[in-house]
Amino acid sequence: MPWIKVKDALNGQAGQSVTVKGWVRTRRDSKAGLSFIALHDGTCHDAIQIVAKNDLPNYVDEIAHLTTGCAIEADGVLAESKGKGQSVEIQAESVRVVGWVEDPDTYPVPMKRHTMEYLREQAHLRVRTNTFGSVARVRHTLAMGVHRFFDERDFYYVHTPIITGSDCEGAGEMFRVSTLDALNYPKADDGTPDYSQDFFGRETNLTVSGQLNVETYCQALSRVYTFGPTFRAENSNTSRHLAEFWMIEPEIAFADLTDNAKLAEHMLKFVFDDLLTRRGDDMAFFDQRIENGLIDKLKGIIESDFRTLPYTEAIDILKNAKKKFEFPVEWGLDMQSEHERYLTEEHFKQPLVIVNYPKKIKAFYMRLNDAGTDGAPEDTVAAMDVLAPGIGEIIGGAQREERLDVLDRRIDEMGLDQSDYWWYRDLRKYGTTPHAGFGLGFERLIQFCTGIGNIRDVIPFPRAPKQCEF
RNA sequence: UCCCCGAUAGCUCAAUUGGUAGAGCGAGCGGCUGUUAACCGCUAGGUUGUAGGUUCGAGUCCUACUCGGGGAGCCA
Repeated sequence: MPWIKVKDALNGQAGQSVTVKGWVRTRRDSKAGLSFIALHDGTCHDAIQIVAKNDLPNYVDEIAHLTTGCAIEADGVLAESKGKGQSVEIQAESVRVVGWVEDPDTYPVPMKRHTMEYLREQAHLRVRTNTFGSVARVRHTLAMGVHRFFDERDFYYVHTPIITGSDCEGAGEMFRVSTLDALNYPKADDGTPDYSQDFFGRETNLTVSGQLNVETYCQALSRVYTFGPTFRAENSNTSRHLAEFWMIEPEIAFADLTDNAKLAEHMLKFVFDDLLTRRGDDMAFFDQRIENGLIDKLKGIIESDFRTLPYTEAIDILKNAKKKFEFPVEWGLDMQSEHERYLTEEHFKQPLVIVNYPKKIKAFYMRLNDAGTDGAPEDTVAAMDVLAPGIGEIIGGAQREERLDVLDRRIDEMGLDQSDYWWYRDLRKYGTTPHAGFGLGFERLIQFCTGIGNIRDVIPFPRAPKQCEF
């Protein structure tokens, strides 16, 4: 009999002979002489019901003892269900037990309600649950949607390095990469480690961003993006931060901040729509069990235009808000979480693109705006943040400074060393173009699309401070 | 890293002014039923996060630590 996936069995024709393979979700017995086995294999949200009668040779010894988590293969005939709750089921002709659950009493994920915190400690088994199976499928679909979106628009996928020379990436605590003996390392004259004797002959770290590298490819291939792991050694302990996360960073040449914001908007709308189309079963589950109104939220974003709001204007709105804020609102200060939440969750109730931030709170590579842009009292740069209700900053990006003299001035102002950026500066010497890009936190995107509150529950094996099990 | 809260059965929680540990779910066995959040009965299951301290006596009070949650900072 042909082995078919559960998703195909659920859509199959009655009378078809099939084999299915997967894991038992539940077993229910009827003393009328049969058992009902709900079987899932990860190919869709729902399980298929297998009806096993007690005249099967291994019914008493094996089938009647199946528990949640057992791996089985079943042959049988697809039939319209005689019971309610499912349209088709499999009338079993044979059920083979492939793998037992050794001790059902201590099986960590039996068929009962569990907290997300508990399941996080069982990360190797949690994907067997409804919720985490759905998260895994949605994560996959969003990743494929991102690739499809860029591929269809002539973007090239660039694999920027994971290991990087240390001084060229700016902000963010980094994880050191070294083969030196931590207990007995060669020392320089001042007692610090002598990295010239290390593997790469210099100090190296895990990347905190692929942006600087991908800009080089942008200046030859026009439209490029990275999609890879990113590492931050910050001691962040929140529901929105990981030490290892995945980031999508497109970079476009001959483009300005407006083009950049449009790209972000089109990309988000594309992947939302793609997700709703391809994973309706899982999204219905999240809508029902995790965040009521989730699907309408995503549809609303797909159908509406993103709101672009200059930083200067945002500050005015916050200053005039009736709401009392814990932190001060002042032009030139970075917006706090409470301010961003007010704007996106209360005032506008939709995703926002905030643009043109004060120069002094943003990175050196962001393009300096003309004086007085948006009526700002001081210099601004062409930066943008996309804020999503419930998540906060989901995208951060900018038009890049393509003028070498201005870039050098910014490097000096920030106390950085031009020589550390020699190849980045070369891009401005040889055929420079206006260009822009952004970084999208992939896990934050998944959080937004599933309603899952903690970022550690949307990545298979979360890495966070004091957390590197599995 | 800072503020607040928490840790008791496999899981979720209860336990009076400090007085000798309980329930539901899950699991096993039995009963009943084309079942599907099943239902009824019985059974098993505990070094109360770790290390100290106070006390005749600590799940309960004190100190430190570890881990988890909510919020903040950093950001994606």
